[in-house]
Amino acid sequence: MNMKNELGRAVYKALQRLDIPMNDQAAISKNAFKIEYPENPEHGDFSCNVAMVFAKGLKSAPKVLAEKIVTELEKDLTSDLNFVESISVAGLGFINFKIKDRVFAEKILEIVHGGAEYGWGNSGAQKKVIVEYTDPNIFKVFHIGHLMSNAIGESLSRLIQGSGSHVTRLCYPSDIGLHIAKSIWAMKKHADEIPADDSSSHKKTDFLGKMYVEGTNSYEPDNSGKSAKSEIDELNRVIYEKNSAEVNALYEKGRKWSLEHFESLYATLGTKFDENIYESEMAPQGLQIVKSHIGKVFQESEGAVVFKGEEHALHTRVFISSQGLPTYEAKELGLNVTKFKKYPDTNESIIITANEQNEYFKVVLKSLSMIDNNVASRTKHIGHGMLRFASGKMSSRTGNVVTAEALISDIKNLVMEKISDRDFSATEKDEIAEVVAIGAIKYTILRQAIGSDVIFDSSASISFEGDSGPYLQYAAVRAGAILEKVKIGESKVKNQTKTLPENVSLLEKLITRFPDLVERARNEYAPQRIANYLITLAGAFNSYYASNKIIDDQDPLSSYRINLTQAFLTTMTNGLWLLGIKVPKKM
RNA sequence: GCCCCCGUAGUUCAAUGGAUAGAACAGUUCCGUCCUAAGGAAUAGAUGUCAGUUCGAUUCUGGCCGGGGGCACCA
Repeated sequence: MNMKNELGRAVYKALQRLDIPMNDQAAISKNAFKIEYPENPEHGDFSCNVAMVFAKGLKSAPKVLAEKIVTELEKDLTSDLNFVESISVAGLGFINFKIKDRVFAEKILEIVHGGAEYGWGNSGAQKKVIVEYTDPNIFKVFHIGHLMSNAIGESLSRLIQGSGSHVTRLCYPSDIGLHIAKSIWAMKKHADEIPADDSSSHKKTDFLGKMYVEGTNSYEPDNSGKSAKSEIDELNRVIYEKNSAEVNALYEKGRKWSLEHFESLYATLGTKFDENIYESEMAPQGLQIVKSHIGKVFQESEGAVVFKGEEHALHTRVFISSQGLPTYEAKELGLNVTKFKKYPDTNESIIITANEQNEYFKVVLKSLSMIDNNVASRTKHIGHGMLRFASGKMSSRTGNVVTAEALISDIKNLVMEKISDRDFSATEKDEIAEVVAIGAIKYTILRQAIGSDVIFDSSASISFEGDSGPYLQYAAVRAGAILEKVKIGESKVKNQTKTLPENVSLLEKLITRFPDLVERARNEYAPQRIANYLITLAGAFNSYYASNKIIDDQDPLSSYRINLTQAFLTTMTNGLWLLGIKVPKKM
């Protein structure tokens, strides 16, 4: 039973019985009135604004109308609304519902009985969704921007799975373009310094990173005005045409190193892509799509093929360069059409990138809508903010870049320090530190709305207290430790007859809201809703823990409290899973 | 110049057109015989500005001020 839906239905029926004219059909169908969770617990467990919405049309005072509706609703207290304790009118005309405490307590037992699947819905059942995210560039470092895209994309994927849909995770690595020519140009210059294939991953990616920076610097004129621009541009063509064995070998080497490095990072971060689609593979198709729509969608201009965005209140972008090469825009078209060819029954295709590409995507998707509206109308771009430090925007071009690896290792060291005096083995410490570090980083990214920048404080450290990932993990570990104790110790307490409490706390109420929240977070593409909820939930549990002894042979309520602890742990574990955060065994 | 996004406690972030705008950090206090103190309890502190729409605006509209991003062959 979903209490929120039941209440909505009851209010709707009451309106009908009262013969309240609902002539504004549009408003009704769009849920003109809402059943909400009031922020202030004194306002009950649910509230409804229906009287305020309809008062004006009926030329009645909201409070008077509210009283009428309440009188009508009270007739249901012994039938449909038998889970409701009382209904009252408050404030300007809100109708507040107080639910019987016993109902919450019983729900907790139901949740425990239901097992580990608590929270997953089926509103998205039968739907197939593609999520594309992370999109790193081979030969370039995997930086914290990619980490951000990964954290957000993974969490959205899980939210969509949590609503019952099938998700395909796609990654679109860039494996072609000027950035690679720059790197290979420098590699040729430093041929004798190239690490062996069996060197450490760190050594190889470090080398590639340096080559990219050197190539980029050499591309720009130095003090005397000289640059390697023409050499690198020529090399770019050679790479594209694949007609030099030497260059091909360097390309394949760097590509392999990069992709191996990415795979190991995905494993650490907890992402498993179903497929990589490479940018180079999209070039022929992109080119073909654009060429076949010249005159209709695109037009030639200054030797290039462009889309005139101004006609659609956007800006103009080049899709085929004057050299006849497809730009990123053309390849993007190829990619999105390819997605629907490979996964034909897709209902929704989501692309996660940094928000500096927001305008770019508007142009590309507009042109796509004129080519294949079936694809375009199901494709959605979501732009995320940048990860910023006090020093400003990071750049992989100048080498002033924070790699994902470096950030993870820095945070991991902080955790190591914190647990140095704990009685864990070295292996355990390492595992814990990694899980906690990833949790801290992901939480920092996911706690706020997706579009805006995430600011790391100047000391580049992450707090492990309060509003943080480790705070959530700690609450879960604590609950787990208690349940472990019950299992190890005598099961006397567990087997006692089930006595339910007279009054329930905020903890029970929050736990029962979880499925509703998952659905909402999914519909709004808003992982921060989950993050926010979990902080409140953890606080409620910690508070409960501080004022109640859970395992107590003498207390008949102990059995209930253990069940409550289990329900909390399931909810917290599943909530953290939605954020892509694991719960360590100890910490 | 044109287009897009954003201005909320000292700081970093929340808030479904709704009731007394929530947290956390930093500040000031308190809690250690008791299941993990990475914890709990208390306290103080905010909607850039001027209009408009609305029964009701942090939320919607417009102006101003301030910040960020984008705008032709990079990805």
